[in-house]
Amino acid sequence: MRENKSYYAILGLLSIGPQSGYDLKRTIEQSLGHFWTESFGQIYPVLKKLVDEGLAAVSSEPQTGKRDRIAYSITEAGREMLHDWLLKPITKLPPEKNELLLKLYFGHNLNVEDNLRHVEDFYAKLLQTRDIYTMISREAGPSPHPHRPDYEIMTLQFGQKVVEAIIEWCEETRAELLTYIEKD
Amino acid sequence: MRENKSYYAILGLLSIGPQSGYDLKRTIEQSLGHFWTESFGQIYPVLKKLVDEGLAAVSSEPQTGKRDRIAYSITEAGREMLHDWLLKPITKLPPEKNELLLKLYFGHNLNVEDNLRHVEDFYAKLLQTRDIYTMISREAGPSPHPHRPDYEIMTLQFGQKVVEAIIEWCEETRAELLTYIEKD
DNA sequence: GAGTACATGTAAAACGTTACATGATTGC
DNA sequence: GCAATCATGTAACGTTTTACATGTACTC
Repeated sequence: MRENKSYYAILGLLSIGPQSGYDLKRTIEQSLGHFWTESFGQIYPVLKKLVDEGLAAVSSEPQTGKRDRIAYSITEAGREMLHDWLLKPITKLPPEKNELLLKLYFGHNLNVEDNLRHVEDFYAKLLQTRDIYTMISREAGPSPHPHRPDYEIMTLQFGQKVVEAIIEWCEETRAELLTYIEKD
Repeated sequence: MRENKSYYAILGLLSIGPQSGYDLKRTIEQSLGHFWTESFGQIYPVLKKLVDEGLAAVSSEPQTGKRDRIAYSITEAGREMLHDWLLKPITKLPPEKNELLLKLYFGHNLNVEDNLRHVEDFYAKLLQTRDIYTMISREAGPSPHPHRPDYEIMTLQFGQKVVEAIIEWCEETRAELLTYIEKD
């Protein structure tokens, strides 16, 4: 069983429907974006290997007047490998490298105002992220399969929960830092 | 200005006090652990380069009967570089690759029970993490500098907020998945 | 016709983990 | 004496990003 999870991310998307490499990049940004990324430098080599190993198949539909539309689709063997991986327990918690916390931890090297600025910048980005989540959840209509769990919404709710928590942390930390800033 | 943040993580720790490479590894695990990691394969080469560039200095204090104690300490040039980086705005939000969400997103390929199991496994790990945080925050005495912000506590609180949020998400997601499991 | 977005791909560099090698010291 | 831990370091491997190269199609 392959270790590199890029294979499963791509197989998983192909399990929903055929796509080109270019499509995959955008799909990943739009639907897995808040918990996964892949670059072209990964996508294309992975697609090639998937085809070599019979886990995906490539088909080019002729278009009228346009360049052929290339689409990769998952094979039965691909579905099987995806299924096996999905069943396997999760190996490790995410590495969680957080640049803000790294800077803040060493905050004693700066004055309070500069640390506060970092927190506020971060806060502003989080508010944007929250808005994006809100828009996505509004756009998402009712579940296409009402009798099945809506897994996509669940991953979105994860992002929303975490963002709300960090927003709260920013607000509390900001208030705490403000008490250390000299009033004139 | 160097891009690789390992340099700043190590410089930052050296700004608190001199340490050996081995010490650094443990310090990182213990104090930056919930938002940062470094392996020996990074620490030792970075230390070497820091010394080459005059950003850190190495000193070996002779020990009675023991092997010399090697300690790296930050230089003035090192402090300056650390300071410059600390002032710089944070470039990007963490990449956040989350294996659980990746699996869950493709949950339609599994039955509900198997997805539930993943959530429950994750939940169990989170409860452990929460306990660890609780212990750390109990062990941490009052701030050594009551007139300065306690940045260490702030990073810990970040971790606690996030863990609480994800615990809640697990509980809600679990409940939701249970409604889709056939009762016999 | 010029510029932008579409589309595919490769190469190099950077980043990061793991495994290994080596040897000293401590505790049983 | 043996095992565990301390301590340092390197090499190999795998992952990931970035930059580049190439060409097509659409839109102003």
